Amino acid sequence: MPSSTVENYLKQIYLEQQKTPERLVAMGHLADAMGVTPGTATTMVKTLANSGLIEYEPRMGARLTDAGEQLALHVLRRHRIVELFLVKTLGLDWAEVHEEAEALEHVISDKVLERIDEMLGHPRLDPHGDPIPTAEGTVRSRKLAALTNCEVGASVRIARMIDQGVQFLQFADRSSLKPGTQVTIEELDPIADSLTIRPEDREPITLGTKAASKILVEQTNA
Amino acid sequence: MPSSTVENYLKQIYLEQQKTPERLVAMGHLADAMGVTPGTATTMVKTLANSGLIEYEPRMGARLTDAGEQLALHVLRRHRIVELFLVKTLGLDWAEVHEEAEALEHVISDKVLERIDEMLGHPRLDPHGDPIPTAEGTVRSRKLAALTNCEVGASVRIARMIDQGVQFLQFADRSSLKPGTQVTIEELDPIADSLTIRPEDREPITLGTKAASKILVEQTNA
DNA sequence: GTCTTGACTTTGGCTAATCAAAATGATATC
DNA sequence: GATATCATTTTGATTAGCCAAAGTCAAGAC
Repeated sequence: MPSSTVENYLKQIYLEQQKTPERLVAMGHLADAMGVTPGTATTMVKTLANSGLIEYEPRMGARLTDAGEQLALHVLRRHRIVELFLVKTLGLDWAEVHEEAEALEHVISDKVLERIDEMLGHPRLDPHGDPIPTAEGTVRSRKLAALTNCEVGASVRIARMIDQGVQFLQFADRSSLKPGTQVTIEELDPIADSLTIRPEDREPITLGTKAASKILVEQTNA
Repeated sequence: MPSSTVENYLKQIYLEQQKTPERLVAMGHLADAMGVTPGTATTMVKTLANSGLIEYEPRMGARLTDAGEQLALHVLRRHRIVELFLVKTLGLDWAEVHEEAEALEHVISDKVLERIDEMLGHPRLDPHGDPIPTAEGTVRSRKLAALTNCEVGASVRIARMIDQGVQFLQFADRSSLKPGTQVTIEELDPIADSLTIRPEDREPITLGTKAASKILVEQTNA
């Protein structure tokens, strides 16, 4: 049974890898993400490599092996199901569930997890629109566009929040920008570095492109 | 924030203390209960004493301070609410929830706990009939009799299971001996060291006194 | 009163995870 | 090609918890 620490490293390597699949995960990034010093990350990564969970090329970076990816996906599955449970069943705010799930993901047994999964109706997405890996360790990924890549006049549906910080999510919530919400791209102003969108039946909202790039959407036929 | 280990030691000292309130908790018992060697228990107990959570008299034993008891009660509250949640909301078997709760009790946040508590309607008892301490750290204890102390012919209600081992609970479940069940004491045979009871509307069951002493009941006016 | 016994405590050592700071290596600069 | 820079790795220490085994003590047996 891997320790919580090992699970967290694997999860983090997986997430970094998703961001830049072409590159190995750098020790610096990993150390930052884990909130430890670079030396600590190097040491841990060597241990994980010895366990066959990652491949490590000194001074280059690390990459998950299949075994490591399976473990990472199981952690992620627990994390995301727990998040959804906290929002749907217990009614917590979507901005605060990440922290909670961070702790619970390491202690929830398979049995409890599958009960919750069942109770929630085998969901495919967590509250932020992130895909929930299956118990068998596969992810059904969708091809989504960033809000910044949409054309003016397009009607799209919010699908996934990349920035899951408390601040950002609270802002998004106040602006009704949740996965599922239908929005129209009203205006794109390259000079002002901003983008104006209008959620269904509500006032338009203007965002900087930095924030807008953190919101993924899917094309709709509406 | 106390570690899981510290929480477990405090909880265990509390439980030992409940069994024999007149005596200090012996290191041997504590070590057994915690599944560690005696030397480990001694060392840990000295640490806890330095933190002001217990009083420790070398070669005599240990006792919780008020601060330690508060902590122990909070752990116990989490444990028992989680157990009830697992049974009532997720439908797990009452024989298996102890293990699960053992892990969850250390990572459930106050916020999540209070949501669950609310969802369950602020219960006072867990599935085994153990009292759930309040958030303020008080326990409402009941005066209960062991099944072995009842008179023949008496009608009583099962109130609490002292033995919470998987085997015992599964047996009790098969025999419909759960808290709330009304039973009549049919026969008490000191020679055979046994006791026969009849749950409402069911066949009589004969138990050894050892097992019967692990079941607490309350007098009813029925 | 000495001795044995059994519980308890102490000692020395281990592992996982961490940090600080020194050493190393690759890259970009001139 | 020599050098400055910055990420990375190494080294030496620390902390929490644990074990094994040696040492200590109190109590009852003789």
